[in-house]
Amino acid sequence: MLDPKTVRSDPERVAEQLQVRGFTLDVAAIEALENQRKSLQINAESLQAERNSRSKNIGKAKAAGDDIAPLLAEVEQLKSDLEAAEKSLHEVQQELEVLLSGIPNIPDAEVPPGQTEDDNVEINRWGEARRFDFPIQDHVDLGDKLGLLDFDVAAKITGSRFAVMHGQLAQLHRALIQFMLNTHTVDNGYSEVNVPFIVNSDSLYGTGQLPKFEEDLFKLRADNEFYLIPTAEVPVTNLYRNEIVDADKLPLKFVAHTPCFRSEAGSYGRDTRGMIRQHQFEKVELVQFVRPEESQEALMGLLRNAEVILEKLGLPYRTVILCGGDIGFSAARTYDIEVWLPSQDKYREISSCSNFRDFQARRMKSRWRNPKTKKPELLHTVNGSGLAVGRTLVAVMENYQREDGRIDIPEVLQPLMGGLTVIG
RNA sequence: GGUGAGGUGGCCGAGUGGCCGAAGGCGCUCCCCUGCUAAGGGAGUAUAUCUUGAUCGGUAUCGAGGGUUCGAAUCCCUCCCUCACCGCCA
Repeated sequence: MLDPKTVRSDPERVAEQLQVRGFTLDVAAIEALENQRKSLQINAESLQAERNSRSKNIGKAKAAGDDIAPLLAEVEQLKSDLEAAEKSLHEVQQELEVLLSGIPNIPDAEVPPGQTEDDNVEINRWGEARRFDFPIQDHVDLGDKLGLLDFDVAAKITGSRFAVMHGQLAQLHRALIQFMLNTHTVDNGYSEVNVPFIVNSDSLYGTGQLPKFEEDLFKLRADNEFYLIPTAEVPVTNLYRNEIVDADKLPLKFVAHTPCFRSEAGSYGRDTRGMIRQHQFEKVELVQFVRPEESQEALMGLLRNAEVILEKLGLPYRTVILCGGDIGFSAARTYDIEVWLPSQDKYREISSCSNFRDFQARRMKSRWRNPKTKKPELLHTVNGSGLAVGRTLVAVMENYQREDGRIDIPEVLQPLMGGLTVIG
Protein backbone atom coordinates (compact mmCIF):
# COMPACT_ATOMS: atom_id res chain seq x y z
CA MET A 1 0.00 0.00 0.00
CA LEU A 2 1.14 3.48 -0.80
CA ASP A 3 1.17 6.16 1.83
CA PRO A 4 -2.42 7.46 1.84
CA LYS A 5 -1.08 10.91 2.70
CA THR A 6 1.03 10.98 -0.44
CA VAL A 7 -1.80 9.76 -2.62
CA ARG A 8 -4.08 12.30 -1.05
CA SER A 9 -1.80 15.30 -1.18
CA ASP A 10 -0.47 14.85 -4.70
CA PRO A 11 -2.53 12.33 -6.66
CA GLU A 12 -1.45 13.78 -10.01
CA ARG A 13 2.17 13.09 -9.32
CA VAL A 14 1.45 9.56 -8.06
CA ALA A 15 -0.60 8.92 -11.18
CA GLU A 16 2.28 10.05 -13.34
CA GLN A 17 4.74 7.77 -11.57
CA LEU A 18 2.38 4.83 -11.96
CA GLN A 19 2.16 5.45 -15.70
CA VAL A 20 5.56 3.77 -16.03
CA ARG A 21 3.97 0.47 -15.17
CA GLY A 22 0.92 1.10 -17.30
CA PHE A 23 -1.37 1.61 -14.34
CA THR A 24 -3.98 4.31 -14.60
CA LEU A 25 -4.84 5.91 -11.32
CA ASP A 26 -8.37 7.19 -11.07
CA VAL A 27 -7.47 10.56 -9.61
CA ALA A 28 -10.97 11.95 -9.79
CA ALA A 29 -12.44 9.02 -7.89
CA ILE A 30 -9.83 9.29 -5.19
CA GLU A 31 -10.25 12.98 -4.74
CA ALA A 32 -14.01 12.68 -4.60
CA LEU A 33 -13.85 9.93 -2.00
CA GLU A 34 -11.21 11.78 -0.03
CA ASN A 35 -13.33 14.89 0.17
CA GLN A 36 -16.28 12.84 1.33
CA ARG A 37 -14.19 11.01 3.85
CA LYS A 38 -12.82 14.19 5.29
CA SER A 39 -16.12 15.90 5.94
CA LEU A 40 -17.79 12.70 7.11
CA GLN A 41 -14.95 12.00 9.51
CA ILE A 42 -14.96 15.48 10.97
CA ASN A 43 -18.71 15.27 11.36
CA ALA A 44 -18.68 11.80 12.95
CA GLU A 45 -15.85 12.64 15.32
CA SER A 46 -17.43 15.85 16.55
CA LEU A 47 -20.65 13.94 17.22
CA GLN A 48 -18.64 11.35 19.10
CA ALA A 49 -16.99 14.08 21.14
CA GLU A 50 -20.40 15.52 21.92
CA ARG A 51 -21.72 12.16 23.01
CA ASN A 52 -18.69 11.44 25.15
CA SER A 53 -18.90 14.70 27.04
CA ARG A 54 -22.64 14.42 27.56
CA SER A 55 -22.30 10.87 28.75
CA LYS A 56 -19.73 12.01 31.24
CA ASN A 57 -22.12 14.63 32.52
CA ILE A 58 -24.81 12.02 32.95
CA GLY A 59 -22.39 9.97 34.96
CA LYS A 60 -21.56 12.91 37.18
CA ALA A 61 -25.20 13.87 37.62
CA LYS A 62 -26.08 10.34 38.53
CA ALA A 63 -23.29 10.19 41.06
CA ALA A 64 -24.51 13.45 42.56
CA GLY A 65 -28.00 11.99 42.85
CA ASP A 66 -29.56 14.44 40.37
CA ASP A 67 -32.41 13.57 38.06
CA ILE A 68 -30.88 12.42 34.78
CA ALA A 69 -34.09 12.05 32.77
CA PRO A 70 -33.81 15.45 31.02
CA LEU A 71 -30.20 14.74 30.13
CA LEU A 72 -31.16 11.43 28.58
CA ALA A 73 -33.81 13.12 26.49
CA GLU A 74 -31.26 15.59 25.16
CA VAL A 75 -28.98 12.80 24.06
CA GLU A 76 -31.63 10.83 22.22
CA GLN A 77 -31.41 12.67 18.90
CA LEU A 78 -27.65 12.72 19.09
CA LYS A 79 -27.55 8.97 19.20
CA SER A 80 -29.33 8.40 15.91
CA ASP A 81 -27.37 11.20 14.23
CA LEU A 82 -24.17 9.59 15.34
CA GLU A 83 -25.20 6.17 14.11
CA ALA A 84 -25.95 7.54 10.67
CA ALA A 85 -22.71 9.52 10.58
CA GLU A 86 -20.63 6.53 11.57
CA LYS A 87 -22.30 4.35 9.01
CA SER A 88 -21.67 6.64 6.07
CA LEU A 89 -18.11 7.30 7.21
CA HIS A 90 -17.50 3.59 7.42
CA GLU A 91 -18.81 3.03 3.91
CA VAL A 92 -16.62 5.70 2.39
CA GLN A 93 -13.60 4.47 4.30
CA GLN A 94 -14.14 1.00 2.94
CA GLU A 95 -14.44 2.24 -0.60
CA LEU A 96 -11.23 4.16 -0.14
CA GLU A 97 -9.54 1.13 1.35
CA VAL A 98 -10.52 -1.00 -1.62
CA LEU A 99 -9.26 1.63 -4.01
CA LEU A 100 -5.99 2.26 -2.18
CA SER A 101 -5.16 -1.39 -1.64
CA GLY A 102 -5.55 -1.94 -5.37
CA ILE A 103 -2.85 0.58 -6.27
CA PRO A 104 0.53 -0.99 -7.10
CA ASN A 105 3.82 0.27 -5.74
CA ILE A 106 5.51 3.27 -7.32
CA PRO A 107 8.45 2.12 -9.45
CA ASP A 108 11.89 3.51 -8.70
CA ALA A 109 13.10 6.22 -11.04
CA GLU A 110 15.66 3.78 -12.48
CA VAL A 111 13.00 1.35 -13.69
CA PRO A 112 13.11 1.37 -17.49
CA PRO A 113 9.95 2.05 -19.47
CA GLY A 114 8.29 -0.77 -21.38
CA GLN A 115 5.29 -3.05 -21.50
CA THR A 116 6.58 -6.61 -21.67
CA GLU A 117 9.54 -8.73 -20.70
CA ASP A 118 11.11 -7.86 -24.05
CA ASP A 119 11.69 -4.38 -22.67
CA ASN A 120 13.66 -5.59 -19.66
CA VAL A 121 17.25 -4.38 -19.67
CA GLU A 122 20.21 -6.69 -19.24
CA ILE A 123 22.67 -5.46 -16.64
CA ASN A 124 24.92 -8.45 -16.13
CA ARG A 125 25.94 -11.63 -17.88
CA TRP A 126 28.04 -14.50 -16.53
CA GLY A 127 29.43 -17.64 -18.10
CA GLU A 128 29.29 -18.89 -21.62
CA ALA A 129 26.67 -21.11 -23.14
CA ARG A 130 28.21 -24.52 -23.59
CA ARG A 131 28.65 -25.70 -27.19
CA PHE A 132 27.44 -29.24 -27.68
CA ASP A 133 28.96 -31.48 -30.38
CA PHE A 134 25.97 -33.82 -30.26
CA PRO A 135 22.21 -33.38 -30.56
CA ILE A 136 20.96 -32.09 -27.25
CA GLN A 137 17.87 -33.18 -25.39
CA ASP A 138 15.66 -31.21 -23.09
CA HIS A 139 15.19 -32.18 -19.46
CA VAL A 140 11.96 -34.02 -20.21
CA ASP A 141 13.62 -36.45 -22.60
CA LEU A 142 16.72 -36.73 -20.46
CA GLY A 143 14.71 -37.54 -17.36
CA ASP A 144 12.40 -39.89 -19.20
CA LYS A 145 15.18 -41.92 -20.76
CA LEU A 146 16.95 -42.20 -17.45
CA GLY A 147 13.68 -43.36 -15.94
CA LEU A 148 13.98 -40.73 -13.24
CA LEU A 149 11.42 -38.12 -14.23
CA ASP A 150 7.78 -39.02 -14.82
CA PHE A 151 5.03 -36.62 -15.75
CA ASP A 152 2.52 -39.28 -16.73
CA VAL A 153 2.32 -40.87 -13.33
CA ALA A 154 2.07 -37.41 -11.77
CA ALA A 155 -0.86 -36.69 -14.06
CA LYS A 156 -2.45 -39.91 -12.89
CA ILE A 157 -2.11 -39.23 -9.20
CA THR A 158 -2.92 -35.54 -9.42
CA GLY A 159 -3.16 -33.88 -12.83
CA SER A 160 -1.23 -31.74 -15.24
CA ARG A 161 1.63 -29.49 -14.13
CA PHE A 162 2.99 -31.94 -11.59
CA ALA A 163 6.07 -34.13 -11.71
CA VAL A 164 7.44 -37.23 -10.03
CA MET A 165 11.21 -37.52 -9.56
CA HIS A 166 12.88 -40.78 -8.76
CA GLY A 167 16.15 -41.98 -7.35
CA GLN A 168 19.25 -39.99 -8.17
CA LEU A 169 17.26 -37.15 -9.67
CA ALA A 170 15.20 -36.74 -6.50
CA GLN A 171 18.48 -36.86 -4.63
CA LEU A 172 19.98 -34.18 -6.86
CA HIS A 173 16.95 -32.03 -6.22
CA ARG A 174 17.48 -32.43 -2.50
CA ALA A 175 21.21 -31.74 -2.85
CA LEU A 176 20.45 -28.45 -4.58
CA ILE A 177 18.27 -27.37 -1.67
CA GLN A 178 20.94 -28.33 0.81
CA PHE A 179 23.61 -26.54 -1.19
CA MET A 180 21.59 -23.33 -1.40
CA LEU A 181 20.67 -23.33 2.28
CA ASN A 182 24.25 -24.04 3.30
CA THR A 183 25.61 -21.24 1.14
CA HIS A 184 23.13 -18.67 2.36
CA THR A 185 23.45 -19.54 6.03
CA VAL A 186 27.20 -20.11 6.20
CA ASP A 187 28.57 -17.67 3.59
CA ASN A 188 25.88 -15.01 3.37
CA GLY A 189 24.72 -14.58 6.95
CA TYR A 190 21.07 -15.54 6.60
CA SER A 191 19.34 -17.33 9.41
CA GLU A 192 17.36 -20.34 8.37
CA VAL A 193 13.69 -20.45 9.22
CA ASN A 194 11.08 -23.13 8.77
CA VAL A 195 7.57 -21.77 8.34
CA PRO A 196 4.00 -22.90 7.68
CA PHE A 197 3.08 -23.72 4.09
CA ILE A 198 -0.49 -22.69 4.78
CA VAL A 199 -1.31 -19.09 5.61
CA ASN A 200 -4.34 -16.97 6.40
CA SER A 201 -5.70 -14.13 4.33
CA ASP A 202 -4.19 -11.44 6.56
CA SER A 203 -0.72 -12.68 5.68
CA LEU A 204 -1.49 -12.69 1.97
CA TYR A 205 -2.85 -9.20 2.24
CA GLY A 206 0.33 -8.13 4.00
CA THR A 207 2.61 -9.14 1.16
CA GLY A 208 0.19 -7.98 -1.52
CA GLN A 209 -1.18 -11.21 -3.05
CA LEU A 210 -4.62 -10.32 -1.74
CA PRO A 211 -7.07 -8.88 -2.50
CA LYS A 212 -6.15 -8.56 -6.18
CA PHE A 213 -4.58 -11.88 -7.07
CA GLU A 214 -6.67 -14.51 -5.37
CA GLU A 215 -7.07 -16.46 -8.61
CA ASP A 216 -3.35 -17.29 -8.57
CA LEU A 217 -3.67 -19.08 -5.25
CA PHE A 218 -4.90 -22.43 -4.01
CA LYS A 219 -7.55 -21.86 -1.39
CA LEU A 220 -8.14 -24.71 1.01
CA ARG A 221 -11.68 -24.48 2.33
CA ALA A 222 -14.27 -21.79 2.12
CA ASP A 223 -14.92 -21.67 5.85
CA ASN A 224 -11.46 -20.90 7.10
CA GLU A 225 -9.69 -18.53 4.71
CA PHE A 226 -6.56 -20.68 4.47
CA TYR A 227 -4.36 -20.72 1.41
CA LEU A 228 -1.35 -22.72 0.24
CA ILE A 229 1.63 -20.41 0.02
CA PRO A 230 2.62 -19.27 -3.50
CA THR A 231 6.09 -18.42 -2.17
CA ALA A 232 7.93 -18.44 1.17
CA GLU A 233 7.90 -14.67 0.92
CA VAL A 234 4.42 -14.74 2.42
CA PRO A 235 5.02 -16.58 5.71
CA VAL A 236 8.56 -15.27 6.17
CA THR A 237 7.74 -11.62 5.56
CA ASN A 238 4.73 -11.90 7.82
CA LEU A 239 6.95 -12.99 10.70
CA TYR A 240 7.11 -9.30 11.47
CA ARG A 241 3.55 -8.28 10.74
CA ASN A 242 2.36 -5.99 13.54
CA GLU A 243 5.79 -5.95 15.13
CA ILE A 244 8.14 -3.18 16.16
CA VAL A 245 11.75 -4.29 15.77
CA ASP A 246 14.62 -2.92 17.84
CA ALA A 247 17.06 -0.97 15.70
CA ASP A 248 20.02 -3.07 16.81
CA LYS A 249 18.37 -6.21 15.43
CA LEU A 250 18.50 -4.87 11.87
CA PRO A 251 19.05 -5.99 9.24
CA LEU A 252 17.08 -9.20 9.69
CA LYS A 253 18.04 -11.78 7.07
CA PHE A 254 16.13 -15.01 6.61
CA VAL A 255 16.43 -17.94 4.28
CA ALA A 256 13.66 -20.50 4.00
CA HIS A 257 13.11 -23.57 1.90
CA THR A 258 9.47 -24.26 1.13
CA PRO A 259 7.25 -25.74 -1.49
CA CYS A 260 5.28 -23.16 -3.46
CA PHE A 261 1.82 -23.67 -4.86
CA ARG A 262 0.43 -21.69 -7.76
CA SER A 263 -2.77 -22.18 -9.64
CA GLU A 264 -1.17 -20.79 -12.83
CA ALA A 265 -4.52 -19.46 -13.86
CA GLY A 266 -4.04 -17.45 -17.02
CA SER A 267 -0.93 -19.31 -18.13
CA TYR A 268 -2.74 -21.91 -20.20
CA GLY A 269 -0.56 -23.04 -23.04
CA ARG A 270 2.61 -21.51 -21.61
CA ASP A 271 5.46 -23.83 -20.69
CA THR A 272 3.21 -26.85 -20.79
CA ARG A 273 6.12 -29.18 -21.41
CA GLY A 274 8.36 -30.21 -18.54
CA MET A 275 8.81 -28.82 -15.09
CA ILE A 276 9.37 -25.16 -15.89
CA ARG A 277 5.92 -24.14 -14.76
CA GLN A 278 4.34 -26.41 -12.16
CA HIS A 279 1.51 -26.10 -9.68
CA GLN A 280 3.94 -27.21 -7.01
CA PHE A 281 7.64 -26.43 -6.89
CA GLU A 282 10.28 -25.83 -4.31
CA LYS A 283 12.19 -22.69 -3.71
CA VAL A 284 14.84 -21.34 -1.40
CA GLU A 285 13.80 -17.82 -0.58
CA LEU A 286 15.79 -14.91 0.82
CA VAL A 287 13.98 -12.24 2.82
CA GLN A 288 15.43 -9.16 4.48
CA PHE A 289 13.98 -6.50 6.75
CA VAL A 290 16.12 -3.39 6.61
CA ARG A 291 16.28 0.28 7.49
CA PRO A 292 14.74 2.39 4.75
CA GLU A 293 17.99 4.03 3.73
CA GLU A 294 19.65 0.64 3.33
CA SER A 295 17.13 -1.17 1.17
CA GLN A 296 18.67 -0.47 -2.20
CA GLU A 297 22.06 -1.69 -1.05
CA ALA A 298 20.40 -4.69 0.56
CA LEU A 299 18.69 -5.58 -2.72
CA MET A 300 21.98 -5.50 -4.61
CA GLY A 301 23.57 -7.70 -1.95
CA LEU A 302 20.70 -10.15 -2.04
CA LEU A 303 20.81 -10.28 -5.82
CA ARG A 304 24.49 -11.08 -5.60
CA ASN A 305 23.79 -13.84 -3.06
CA ALA A 306 21.47 -15.45 -5.59
CA GLU A 307 23.82 -15.02 -8.56
CA VAL A 308 26.66 -16.70 -6.72
CA ILE A 309 24.64 -19.90 -6.44
CA LEU A 310 24.56 -20.14 -10.23
CA GLU A 311 28.24 -19.32 -10.50
CA LYS A 312 29.15 -22.05 -8.04
CA LEU A 313 26.99 -24.46 -10.01
CA GLY A 314 28.68 -23.34 -13.21
CA LEU A 315 25.41 -22.34 -14.86
CA PRO A 316 25.52 -19.41 -17.31
CA TYR A 317 23.06 -16.65 -16.56
CA ARG A 318 22.20 -13.06 -17.19
CA THR A 319 20.56 -10.49 -14.94
CA VAL A 320 17.94 -8.05 -16.12
CA ILE A 321 16.13 -5.17 -14.51
CA LEU A 322 12.41 -5.44 -15.11
CA CYS A 323 10.70 -2.70 -17.05
CA GLY A 324 7.69 -0.86 -15.70
CA GLY A 325 5.18 -3.10 -17.39
CA ASP A 326 6.73 -6.35 -16.15
CA ILE A 327 7.32 -5.47 -12.53
CA GLY A 328 5.15 -7.09 -9.84
CA PHE A 329 2.35 -5.38 -7.96
CA SER A 330 4.16 -4.79 -4.66
CA ALA A 331 7.68 -4.16 -5.93
CA ALA A 332 9.37 -0.82 -6.54
CA ARG A 333 12.22 -2.45 -8.41
CA THR A 334 12.93 -6.00 -9.52
CA TYR A 335 15.93 -7.79 -10.97
CA ASP A 336 15.41 -11.17 -12.57
CA ILE A 337 18.18 -13.69 -12.90
CA GLU A 338 17.78 -15.84 -15.99
CA VAL A 339 19.61 -19.11 -16.42
CA TRP A 340 20.70 -20.51 -19.75
CA LEU A 341 18.57 -23.38 -21.01
CA PRO A 342 20.21 -25.08 -24.00
CA SER A 343 17.04 -26.80 -25.17
CA GLN A 344 15.20 -23.51 -25.44
CA ASP A 345 18.26 -21.67 -26.68
CA LYS A 346 17.51 -18.84 -24.33
CA TYR A 347 17.68 -17.54 -20.78
CA ARG A 348 14.80 -18.35 -18.48
CA GLU A 349 13.86 -16.76 -15.17
CA ILE A 350 15.21 -18.60 -12.16
CA SER A 351 15.14 -15.85 -9.55
CA SER A 352 13.30 -12.62 -8.99
CA CYS A 353 14.76 -10.14 -6.49
CA SER A 354 12.77 -7.13 -5.42
CA ASN A 355 12.81 -4.10 -3.21
CA PHE A 356 9.34 -3.43 -1.88
CA ARG A 357 10.40 -0.37 0.07
CA ASP A 358 7.66 0.35 2.64
CA PHE A 359 4.83 -1.02 0.49
CA GLN A 360 4.51 -4.38 2.25
CA ALA A 361 5.57 -2.95 5.60
CA ARG A 362 2.71 -0.47 5.54
CA ARG A 363 0.23 -3.22 4.85
CA MET A 364 1.77 -5.37 7.56
CA LYS A 365 2.50 -2.59 10.06
CA SER A 366 6.08 -3.85 10.27
CA ARG A 367 8.11 -1.19 11.97
CA TRP A 368 11.35 -0.47 13.71
CA ARG A 369 12.09 2.06 16.39
CA ASN A 370 14.28 4.74 14.89
CA PRO A 371 16.74 5.79 17.59
CA LYS A 372 16.96 9.28 16.10
CA THR A 373 13.26 10.03 16.23
CA LYS A 374 12.47 7.44 18.94
CA LYS A 375 9.35 6.75 16.93
CA PRO A 376 8.24 3.55 15.22
CA GLU A 377 8.81 3.86 11.48
CA LEU A 378 8.08 1.54 8.62
CA LEU A 379 10.74 -0.98 7.65
CA HIS A 380 11.70 -1.81 4.11
CA THR A 381 11.39 -5.36 2.85
CA VAL A 382 13.57 -6.97 0.22
CA ASN A 383 13.36 -10.50 -1.07
CA GLY A 384 14.32 -12.84 -3.84
CA SER A 385 14.65 -16.45 -4.84
CA GLY A 386 17.91 -18.00 -4.04
CA LEU A 387 16.94 -20.03 -6.12
CA ALA A 388 13.91 -21.76 -7.62
CA VAL A 389 14.94 -25.37 -7.10
CA GLY A 390 12.95 -27.08 -9.85
CA ARG A 391 14.22 -24.74 -12.52
CA THR A 392 17.76 -25.05 -11.20
CA LEU A 393 17.44 -28.80 -11.53
CA VAL A 394 16.27 -28.38 -15.11
CA ALA A 395 19.24 -26.12 -15.80
CA VAL A 396 21.70 -28.61 -14.32
CA MET A 397 20.21 -31.48 -16.31
CA GLU A 398 20.31 -29.65 -19.60
CA ASN A 399 23.64 -27.88 -19.22
CA TYR A 400 25.43 -30.92 -17.80
CA GLN A 401 24.01 -33.52 -20.18
CA ARG A 402 26.32 -35.92 -21.95
CA GLU A 403 26.06 -37.55 -25.32
CA ASP A 404 25.09 -40.85 -23.70
CA GLY A 405 22.13 -39.14 -21.99
CA ARG A 406 23.67 -39.26 -18.58
CA ILE A 407 24.14 -36.11 -16.53
CA ASP A 408 27.34 -34.89 -14.89
CA ILE A 409 26.94 -33.61 -11.36
CA PRO A 410 28.36 -30.14 -10.67
CA GLU A 411 31.37 -30.37 -8.40
CA VAL A 412 29.86 -28.44 -5.52
CA LEU A 413 26.99 -30.91 -5.34
CA GLN A 414 29.07 -34.07 -5.41
CA PRO A 415 29.79 -34.13 -1.66
CA LEU A 416 26.04 -33.85 -1.08
CA MET A 417 25.45 -36.78 -3.45
CA GLY A 418 27.68 -39.13 -1.56
CA GLY A 419 30.55 -38.56 -3.95
CA LEU A 420 28.54 -39.45 -7.03
CA THR A 421 29.84 -37.67 -10.15
CA VAL A 422 27.29 -38.62 -12.77
CA ILE A 423 23.62 -39.50 -12.84
CA GLY A 424 22.39 -42.49 -14.76
C1' G B 1 -13.07 -33.15 18.85
C1' G B 2 -14.74 -32.54 24.44
C1' U B 3 -14.42 -29.84 29.20
C1' G B 4 -12.42 -25.83 31.96
C1' A B 5 -9.47 -21.26 32.47
C1' G B 6 -7.71 -17.20 29.96
C1' G B 7 -6.27 -13.18 25.94
C1' U B 8 -5.12 -5.70 28.99
C1' G B 9 0.81 -1.09 27.05
C1' G B 10 8.09 -3.29 25.47
C1' C B 11 7.25 -7.22 29.60
C1' C B 12 4.51 -8.79 34.20
C1' G B 13 -0.04 -7.59 36.17
C1' A B 14 -4.67 -4.84 38.58
C1' G B 15 -9.14 -3.46 36.81
C1' U B 16 -17.00 -6.53 36.41
C1' G B 17 -20.72 -0.25 33.64
C1' G B 18 -19.07 6.39 34.15
C1' C B 19 -13.75 9.46 38.23
C1' C B 20 -9.99 4.14 32.85
C1' G B 21 -5.82 5.12 27.55
C1' A B 22 -6.02 2.24 31.69
C1' A B 23 -3.34 1.21 39.12
C1' G B 24 1.18 -1.11 40.58
C1' G B 25 5.76 -3.42 39.28
C1' C B 26 9.79 -4.45 35.78
C1' G B 27 12.39 -2.45 31.76
C1' C B 28 13.93 1.94 29.12
C1' U B 29 15.14 7.56 28.74
C1' C B 30 16.42 12.13 31.19
C1' C B 31 17.68 14.75 35.76
C1' C B 32 19.38 14.87 41.01
C1' C B 33 22.15 12.64 44.90
C1' U B 34 25.92 9.52 46.11
C1' G B 35 32.65 10.76 44.41
C1' C B 36 34.03 2.12 43.17
C1' U B 37 30.22 -1.00 43.27
C1' A B 38 25.46 -1.25 45.09
C1' A B 39 21.55 1.66 46.52
C1' G B 40 18.29 6.15 46.73
C1' G B 41 15.07 10.53 44.96
C1' G B 42 12.33 13.06 40.85
C1' A B 43 10.27 13.33 35.85
C1' G B 44 9.00 10.91 31.44
C1' U B 45 7.77 6.45 28.57
C1' A B 46 1.39 2.92 23.56
C1' U B 47 -0.34 3.24 18.43
C1' A B 48 -3.14 5.34 14.52
C1' U B 49 -5.73 9.40 12.80
C1' C B 50 -7.91 14.54 12.45
C1' U B 51 -7.06 19.75 13.49
C1' U B 52 -2.62 23.27 14.21
C1' G B 53 3.02 26.83 11.97
C1' A B 54 4.13 24.02 16.40
C1' U B 55 1.74 23.12 21.03
C1' C B 56 -3.12 22.39 23.06
C1' G B 57 -6.91 19.49 21.75
C1' G B 58 -10.57 15.83 19.27
C1' U B 59 -11.45 10.66 17.76
C1' A B 60 -10.43 5.42 17.70
C1' U B 61 -7.93 1.19 19.76
C1' C B 62 -7.75 -3.42 26.32
C1' G B 63 -7.44 -10.76 20.73
C1' A B 64 -11.11 -9.73 16.09
C1' G B 65 -16.02 -8.53 14.58
C1' G B 66 -21.02 -7.56 15.90
C1' G B 67 -24.76 -6.20 19.83
C1' U B 68 -26.98 -3.95 24.50
C1' U B 69 -26.50 1.10 26.85
C1' C B 70 -26.80 8.12 27.40
C1' G B 71 -21.98 5.68 28.43
C1' A B 72 -18.36 -0.78 27.59
C1' A B 73 -11.56 -3.14 28.98
C1' U B 74 -15.92 -4.39 32.13
C1' C B 75 -22.50 -7.11 30.08
C1' C B 76 -24.36 -10.36 25.59
C1' C B 77 -23.34 -13.05 20.75
C1' U B 78 -19.96 -15.07 16.94
C1' C B 79 -15.09 -16.13 15.58
C1' C B 80 -9.67 -16.55 16.37
C1' C B 81 -5.76 -17.71 19.58
C1' U B 82 -3.23 -19.49 24.28
C1' C B 83 -2.98 -22.76 28.54
C1' A B 84 -4.65 -27.29 31.39
C1' C B 85 -6.95 -32.06 31.38
C1' C B 86 -9.35 -35.85 28.32
C1' G B 87 -9.85 -38.16 23.41
C1' C B 88 -7.26 -38.99 18.79
C1' C B 89 -2.68 -39.09 16.28
C1' A B 90 2.74 -38.59 12.80
